[in-house]
Amino acid sequence: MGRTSDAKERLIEAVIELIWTGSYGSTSVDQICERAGVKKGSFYHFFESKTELALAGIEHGWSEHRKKLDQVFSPVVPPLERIWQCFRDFTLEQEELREKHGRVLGCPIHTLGAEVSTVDEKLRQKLQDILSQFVCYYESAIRDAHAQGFIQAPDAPALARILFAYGEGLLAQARIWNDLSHLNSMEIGARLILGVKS
Amino acid sequence: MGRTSDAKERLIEAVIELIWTGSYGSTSVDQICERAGVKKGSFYHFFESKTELALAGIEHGWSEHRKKLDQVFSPVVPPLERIWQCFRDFTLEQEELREKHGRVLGCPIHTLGAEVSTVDEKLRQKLQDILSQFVCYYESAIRDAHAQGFIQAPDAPALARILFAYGEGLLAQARIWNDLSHLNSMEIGARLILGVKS
DNA sequence: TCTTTAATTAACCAACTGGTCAACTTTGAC
DNA sequence: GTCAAAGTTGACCAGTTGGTTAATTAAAGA
Repeated sequence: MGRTSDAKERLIEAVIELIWTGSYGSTSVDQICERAGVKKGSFYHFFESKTELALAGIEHGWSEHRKKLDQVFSPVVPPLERIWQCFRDFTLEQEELREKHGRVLGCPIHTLGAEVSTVDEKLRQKLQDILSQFVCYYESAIRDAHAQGFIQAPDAPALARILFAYGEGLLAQARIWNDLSHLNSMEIGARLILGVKS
Repeated sequence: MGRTSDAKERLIEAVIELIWTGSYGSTSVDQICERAGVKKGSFYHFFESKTELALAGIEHGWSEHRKKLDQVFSPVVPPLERIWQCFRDFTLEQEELREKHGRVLGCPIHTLGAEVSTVDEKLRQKLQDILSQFVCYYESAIRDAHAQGFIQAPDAPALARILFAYGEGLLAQARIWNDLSHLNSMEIGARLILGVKS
């Protein structure tokens, strides 16, 4: 009952894009509204604050991305293959984004996390939570690879964090250098970390 | 000739601290001035803009840090030992910062780079330049370690970038989680990347 | 001592910040 | 057709943003 609208969805899409292509601090409510084609009054009809919209945007983006990850990290796929495919997908996505925005953007969660973690505790908490979930994918793949004798990794959680740090580090490098070629060594480095022969 | 002052230095110190403990976007000129005990008019007497002050602050911080790095990466020191010592110093510095500010802060250059590289090209360029210089330290240590038979690393620049991505990734992780224990695996991961037995 | 040069200051600016509000319009359900 | 719930709108707010200016003050060098 009552009027319907997709303004909420438009705001969520707009905030993700603006933060990703810029930063949290450089993204204003007015900008978000303009991009979404929504008046500010409507913004505050749907969201309590800028932080709250960012939270919703992050959550939405992650729940979309999880679908892909669940496929890539399907237990049916050989464990190391899951990781290589994940990296290929990262690279592919970054190429598409670069095509679209004329710039290398990197990982939105990690970039945003580094920016706001000292500034907005609520956002920090959410981003840490999502990144922790992401590490789980690595972790189970590593555990499976160990169990199936592909690698020697008795401490899967620790190795997963190392792999995660490396991957996010490379994505940040690509963003800062604005150069996709930095992602070429993704698998090479991961093989070193996991102790797999190239 | 003319009046003298250390206001410029105070501004430079203030901007580094504020960006490090917060972010570029969350740091205002008024805030910087207050912290430095300098009126805004004086700010713009010494610096053309907020960007220009940030540039000066970054440059100053880096030239200070380089002194330590030059000692740690002295060719006299065994090559792998340079890297382990560098990591120990990172951890030590982060512990001190945490003591002082009640929070894990991570690497200011990398954090700032991720934030502003899509927003301020001049800053991005500078940060990329500094980070490139930093990679040189890893690179020469790796080259030496290879030459002296400690590791097998025919492509030193590539391996240096991988090691760098990992290190910065871990520091970012520590900042986002606000947890220094993430740095414990620094050397472990680096040994895997470099192919050195633990 | 006097001049030149550099630093300080407070008042000021327009644009923008995140956020509010009351009046108004549209809609689905009965 | 009515009516209440939900969405829209534009005007409005106080505070802050990065930045400017002209007058003032201090000091180093001659």
